This record gives sequence, C-alpha cells and structure tokens, in this order.
Amino acid sequence: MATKAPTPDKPRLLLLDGHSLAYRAFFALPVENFSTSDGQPTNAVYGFTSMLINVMRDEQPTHVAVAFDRSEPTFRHQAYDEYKAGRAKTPDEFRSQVSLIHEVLDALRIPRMSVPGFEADDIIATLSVQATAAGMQTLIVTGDRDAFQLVDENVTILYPIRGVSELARMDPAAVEAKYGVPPQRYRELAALVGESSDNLPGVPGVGPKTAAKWLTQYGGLDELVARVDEIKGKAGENLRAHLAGVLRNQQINKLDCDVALELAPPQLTMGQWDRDEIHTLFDSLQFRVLRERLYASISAAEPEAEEGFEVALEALEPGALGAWLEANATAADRIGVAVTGTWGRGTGEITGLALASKKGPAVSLDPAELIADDERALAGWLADPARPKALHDAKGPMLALAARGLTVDGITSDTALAAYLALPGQRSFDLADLALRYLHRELRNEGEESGQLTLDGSGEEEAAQDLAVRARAVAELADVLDTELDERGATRLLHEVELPLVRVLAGMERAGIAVDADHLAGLSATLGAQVKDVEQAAHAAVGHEFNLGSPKQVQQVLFDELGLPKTKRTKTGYTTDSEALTNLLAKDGHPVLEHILRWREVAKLKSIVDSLIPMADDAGRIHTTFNQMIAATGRLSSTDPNLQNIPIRTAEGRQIREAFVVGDGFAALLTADYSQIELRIMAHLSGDEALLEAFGSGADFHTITASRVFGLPPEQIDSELRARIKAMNYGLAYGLSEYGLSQQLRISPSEARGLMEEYFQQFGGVRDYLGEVVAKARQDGYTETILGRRRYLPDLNSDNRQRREMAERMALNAPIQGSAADIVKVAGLNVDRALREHALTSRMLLQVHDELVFEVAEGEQETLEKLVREQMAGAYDLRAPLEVSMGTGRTWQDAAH
DNA sequence: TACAGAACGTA
DNA sequence: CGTACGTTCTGTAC
Repeated sequence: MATKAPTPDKPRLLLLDGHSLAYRAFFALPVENFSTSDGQPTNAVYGFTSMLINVMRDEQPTHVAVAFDRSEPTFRHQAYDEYKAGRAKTPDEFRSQVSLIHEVLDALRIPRMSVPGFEADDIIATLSVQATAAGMQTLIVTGDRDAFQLVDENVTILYPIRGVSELARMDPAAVEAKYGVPPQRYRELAALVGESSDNLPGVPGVGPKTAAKWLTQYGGLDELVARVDEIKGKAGENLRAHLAGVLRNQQINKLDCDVALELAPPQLTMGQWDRDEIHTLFDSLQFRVLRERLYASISAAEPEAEEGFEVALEALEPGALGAWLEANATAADRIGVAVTGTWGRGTGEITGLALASKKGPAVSLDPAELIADDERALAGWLADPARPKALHDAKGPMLALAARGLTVDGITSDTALAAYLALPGQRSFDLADLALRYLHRELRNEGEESGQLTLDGSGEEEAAQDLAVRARAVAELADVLDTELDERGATRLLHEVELPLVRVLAGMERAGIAVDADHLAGLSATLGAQVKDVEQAAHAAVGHEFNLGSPKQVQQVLFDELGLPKTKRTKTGYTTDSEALTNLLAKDGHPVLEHILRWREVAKLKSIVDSLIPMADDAGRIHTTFNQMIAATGRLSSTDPNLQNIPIRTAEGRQIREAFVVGDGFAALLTADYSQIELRIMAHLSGDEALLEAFGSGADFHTITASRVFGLPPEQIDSELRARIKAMNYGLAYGLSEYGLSQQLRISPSEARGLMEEYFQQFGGVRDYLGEVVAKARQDGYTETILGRRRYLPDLNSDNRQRREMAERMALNAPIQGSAADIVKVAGLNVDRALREHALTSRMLLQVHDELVFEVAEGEQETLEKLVREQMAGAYDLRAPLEVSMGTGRTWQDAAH
C-alpha cells in the first residue's frame, strides 16, 4: 500500500489511466468471481473502482480526472504501421465493462477525458505539465511504464504491482533505483529495451541493465548514438544493426504534452455525488463491500452543506401531553411520529416515541413512564382519523402500539411507502438516506439542548433527541414526497391503496394462522426417516459417503467419479439441478440420480416443516411479516416465515398445507383465488378481441385458445395440445423467446417458432401490445400498471445486449404482474372494509399473490363467501371479467378447490 | 462471521 | 435464452 501523501498544502491532482488500470484488473481478478447474477462480467469495473477508492482514500486529492484511450488510430499508428500490431483482440468481456466504468465515474462526478488521435498517456502528460505550471502536485496511477518519463519532483506515479491491490510509489529516486537512470532518461532506456506490448522491438540481447549502463556511461542516447561505433561485442553489433528501430522507438514512446483539452487541471474537481445514484448503480453491479468502502473512505466528498435539523425538544410535565396535543397537533398540523422499539411476527413493543411538527416544537415520550392521563390523551390523538400523522414504515410501529392497546388512524403519509412508489426498484428505504436525498439534511440535531429534561441515564437525553430529529425529518419528508408522488402520478395509489393497506396487513400479521403442531411433528419424523433412507441408498449406490446437500460434492460424484455426461455450465462448475438430473436419468439411468432427486425433494420438505415448528406462538399460531416495499412490480412478499411458498405441487407437499388449520373459536378456513388473473389482464391491456372472446366464452381458457390456434374443435384438444398453448399463454407474460418455449416444451426451436407464429395469427393484438409496451417503456423510461404504479427500467437503453433484453422482459411482465398486484391489493382492502361494515368476526389471514385466505367464524360462511366473491370480482372492471374460485375446509389443503 | 452461489419452494 | 420473490445449505473469504 502506498505511503501517506506528502505536502498537504499544495493542491493535489490525481490522474488515472482508465484503460490500462481496467485492463490490469481484468486479468488480475478471475471473472468467475466477479460477475453479476445475469452474467455481466464486472472484474474490470470492480478492480478499477476498488483501486480508485483506495487511492482517493489514501491520497485525498483535491482534483481528479480519468483519461481513456480512444478506439481511433493515434498519431503513433501513423508514424509506425506496426504500432501495437499483433496485440490480441480486446476480449468482449472487457469491452462491455468500459461503459460501466464510465457510469461509475459519472455517478461519482469524476471528470473523464479522451481525445481522438491520442492515448490516455498523452492526456495525462499534458495535464501533468499544466498542473506543475499551476503549482500543483500530480499523482498518476497507470499500468503503462511509458509514463515514467513524466516523473519529477512534482509528479509521482503509482504503478500497480501484483494485481490491483498494491501500488508502487515511483518518484525520481524510485525510478532511478529501479532502472538505473533518472526519469527523464527512461524513454531512452525503453527505446533500447523495446516494448513488446506496443510491438516496439528493442535491441536483441539488451535488457534494462545494459541499457542503463550505456546511458550512464555516455550521458544519454544522443551521445550513445554518436559514438555507437565504440561499443564492443555482440551487443554493440546488435545496437548498430537496430539503431533505426531504437530511434523510432524513442520517437514513438515520447508522450505528447500539448494535447488540446477542454478542461485544465484547476477545473478537474470532483462534483457532489448522489447517494441514490451510487446505490442504484452499485446495486446493479452487485457491489456490496465496495459501497461500504466508498462511504467509509470518501464520504468527505459528500456535500459539506449537509445541515442537521433544528429541533427544540420540549420537556413536558406529567399530565401535560393532552394540552400539548391540543395546541400543536390539531387537524391542520401533520405531525411526524417516530417510534423506537422492536416489532415483528405480528407483535412488538415500543420503548420510545417522539412527535414533531414541521416547524414548531417536538416532544419525546418514554412510554413506560406515561401517567394515565397522558396515555389517554395519546391514545385519543393517535386513534383520531382527523388528526393527521406521518410515519416512516408504519406497520411495525402500529403492531407495537397495538400490543399495548393503541390504535393509529389518520396516517396521511408513510414516508417509506411514498419513497417506494417513487423509486420501486430500491430495496431499502432508510430514513437517513431519504433525508439526505430529499431534504439534503443529516439526521442530527443542531437545535439547542433543552437542558430541562430530567432524564437520568446519560444516553437517554441523546436517544430522545435522535428520536425527535427522526420525527421532524418524517414530518418534512412527508411534504416533499407528496409533491414527488404528485409529479409521478402516484398520489392516489398511495392514499387509496398502499396507505390503507398497511393497517390491513398489520391485522393479518397480528392474527396469524393456526398450525397443528402434532401434524408438523409427525411430518418431520416421517420425512426425517425418508431423508435418512434415501441418503443411505445414495451412498450405497456410489460406494462411499458424500454430502447430498453439497452441489460441489454431487458434481464430483456424478461427473468425476461416475463419468456421467457434463450438464449445462454454472459459474462454478456443472449444474446438478433437478431438470439436468432428470435428463441424465433418462440418458444414463444411474440409480444414484434418482436418489439425489428424491433426497432433494424430501430434504426440502423437511426443512420447511422444521422451520415452521418453532414459529408457532403460545396460542399455536404462526405470524408472518408481509413486506410491502420489496417487489419492484408491486407485489407483497412474505418473510419469517415465508407463507407465500408453502408447497402445493406434490402430494407430500400438500401434507404441509394440512398443517395449517382453522383456529380455536372459528369454523373453517376459506381460500379464494383469482382464475388466470394475469392472462385476463393481458387480454384487457392488449384489447385482443379473440383473447377477450376466449375469456367470455366461459369454457376452459387454454382449451379454447388451443382450439383456435390449431383450428380444431375444442373437444379434439387433448392434454398435450392444451399444455403447449398453456405454456405459450403464460410464457408470453414473461417475455418468453422461441428458444425458451422450445426448451419448455421439449420441441425443436423451429417447431416453437411455428407455434408462436400460429398463435399470433390468431391473437395478433397480443403481439402488437407486447411490442408497444416495450417501445413505450424505452421512450418513457418506465412501465405503468392499471393503477399507475411505475417501474423504472433504464437498462432498456443499455448497450449491453444481455442487460437490455433482460429489461425488455421486465417491461413486458411488470404491467401484467403489477396490475394483478394492484387488483389483489384493492380486493383485500374492499373485503376488509366489507368485513367491518357487516361487523363480521371472520378475518383475513394471508395473501398469496392471487389468493386470499380467511378464517371463517361460526355461522358466517355463507355471508363471507358472498361478500368475498363480490369484493374480489368487483375489485376492478376488466374487459375479461375477474373470476373467483373458492373453497372451505378445516385445513388450508382442504380449502383448496 | 458474513457473503455468494446453487438449488428449489410459491404465484 | 420466462417474471417476481425468500429460504436453506454449502463453501469460501475475511
């Protein structure tokens, strides 16, 4: 690692040679370890960015720029035809990364420069000369040794040795120590020795040692040339024979210090960078560690103007809260509410609560210390729908408040949800990040200390201040995000869907779903025994033990030991996924394949069962957490445990569904799901009359569409034909390709092509629609659902084909999946409202994307069924009307239909 | 101890 | 070379 930079007084210019550093990184870092999950190699971007961050941190430059070569020929090519000839073609994996490096630099607001006809080195040389003239120190990071000629007392080179993590600091003394000549003679030495990577041959048999000896002895190349006849031996002969080449080398390796540039060194300042932009970019590159290092090392580059918040925290006497709320938290003042505590699994506990208006005072409360009067005042205010509040990610706090009997109403903004609607691709919505992005403020208090608080513990005062700052930030953010959402046309989506949904989700989480512990224990035992048996059988079939859960060991057994044919490649080897193993089984039939497949199946089921068992609370119910801000399409997700992926496909899997049962005091479970909601949406959005008609006919949709495609009466559509068209129907909504369809149906690509052709012959409106969706998204930068939920897809204009095509498939799918999510959310809200209006005891427990699960109270089944069907079917008026199918039973499985 | 990758469950 | 998720396990890197 380079040592600390000297002379802190002078301005310091940092210059990097973009190509040479990226190229080094490309060969230093194995591409297998540095690629995104969609296959984009990132080793060069990673290595370059890593080096950049390290140098920025260690050298703290005041100015910075990165120079790049251009693809056009340079003056050197004109001077010497063979310049850089014979150099291997730049690998594609490298080329695709150069534009990513540009993106990184642009995001960091670091100037990058390139000039047609010149190499990066010439730009760097020019800038370093100008910098010296301007009284600056220059640091050059490059992997090109030609730059050593620039070194002097004001110019130092950092030269990467051993990959990309270590830099050698080359000042004049270091150059001389390494090469035996001062920097200004380095060119002459290089001319004698040659540079193979530039295809500049030197004098045969002359290495740096001999060259340095000559240059020192004769005091330079000119003198050496003048007295070339004096040199004895084979080396002298060679020098005389190659003299012309040496002189040409010297011409060519001279760096041009006079390139016309648009920016001069004093203008090469690093701009203020945008945290979100970095987040988005690093997310897409799947850099995690690097992002942390970036923030840790050059966060100083963040705008210094970041102020904090001025919050005057008021000390309230016991019993004074009611009056404070009357004065400060009226129907006209939206109050920011911040809560500390813990929550999850349908419950929680609050440990602190702060309220702050946008401008005025703030209070911080310790819920444990509230006297009855204050508690009552707080409860009344929180529950009052006419007293507006803003919270950040309100569901958790609502659960924690509910656990102590407090309900919250009148939430007119949830700043996390609002940010999600504005930027649905983001994975997290940290309050501090949002405050920085939208308010340009840090989450810290700059107001006066109240000094009035009689809090004993040393940390409590600080915690109260922090919480008040958060409450203030939420209050201010809520206003800014209101405007933001207005501009994005998402105001109604927030107020009519997402915000009211928070309460509904909290209710479902709180309710949980009952499980039959004995049933689960029985399953675990049976599955456990099977896992063991299959494991033994697998080991016996191979002749030794190995870990069936390790793809690596499975690969070893199958491909190395048993010599089975290789499957599709993965990043680290050959896949052993069930599709590949099933194919192998058909070809080879080795018994271990069956055992592995079977083991995976039962081991997976057992792990699901075993994960559920400890999740049940004292009442025997499991409470998931629904996340409303994860999926970029607008769907919910479920975690801890995920109840949206409970098995259903196999009979054994369905046994797990039997463990989810109706709870005490209720009569049954009811499931209600939409039939083919996504296809109906596709028909609605495309307006394809034939498709709409197929839905209108009332008969089986896939059979009807198949009958049209194949020109046969419906009764002649067998299961094979139906399956093909079903795959098409669904595949279209995912951006299925001909190749993909051929794989899926195990038919030839040309057959798949023919099938698609015939399909579109009948349903041409679908093809038109899908094409238009992508075209419009490419233009607008986003897709939109029926409720105006956007998904931003900048990659639609990417130069990288893989990324672009991925974005195109997302663009096809997002309006369909997202509109379905919209509809299910609306349905959930409407059902919930109807349940309350009818004062039913029955309640909603789960949402599984197109399905709602209810617990039916005694005597309410008929009413509930009618109500649910009405609300779900009527959630949105599609041209292909929504259809709902329902079932009831003691268990989730029995309620299937 | 933390993270990435493979595999697999759902809609 | 079909979208959207979450979890589990392994193996490696830190």
